[in-house]
Amino acid sequence: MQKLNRSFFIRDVLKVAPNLLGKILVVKTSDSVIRTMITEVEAYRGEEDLACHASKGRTPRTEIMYHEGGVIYVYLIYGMYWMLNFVTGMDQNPQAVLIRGTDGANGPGVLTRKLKIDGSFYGESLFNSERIWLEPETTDHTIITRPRIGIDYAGEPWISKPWRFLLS
DNA sequence: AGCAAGATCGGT
DNA sequence: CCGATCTTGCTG
Repeated sequence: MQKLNRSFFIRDVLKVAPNLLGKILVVKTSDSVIRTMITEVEAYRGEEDLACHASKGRTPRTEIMYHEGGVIYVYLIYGMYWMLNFVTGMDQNPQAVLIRGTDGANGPGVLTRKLKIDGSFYGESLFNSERIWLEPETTDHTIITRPRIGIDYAGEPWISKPWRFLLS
């Protein structure tokens, strides 16, 4: 099966995020290969988006978001959950898609635990990696949008943007 | 150097 | 609703 390539990721995050729904996420661990379908994502778009970590500018943590699309941004939240993000868009244009749900794993912290995703994936390429990549979907589906979760601190208008995408 | 908050989750 | 658990970025 072919992997999604560079051109898929260098588009604007609001294009990439919904297009990720239905795609197959493949993760190889030392003793298994897990294949799961992406069912829910959220878009974080640029320094102006106050819900986006890049709204604080370049920091050691957000540095990877300024990279061209196609690399992984992971970070630890509440001291125990790894959040998996795919960087999108052009170089120096910080954007990322948070993977919130996959087939059989609801919640961003739940799915990373199941897929054994941790800090070692920070900066890894999605189209040039031996242990994690994406494959095209095989079925049609319908997409619905909702506001993003857990970003009350961002205030309006960001809190109301319908930038969470999920399969209906 | 110290501190408050956090793109969460599971149990009560 | 509440605690777990620790990194991060900001303040001083």
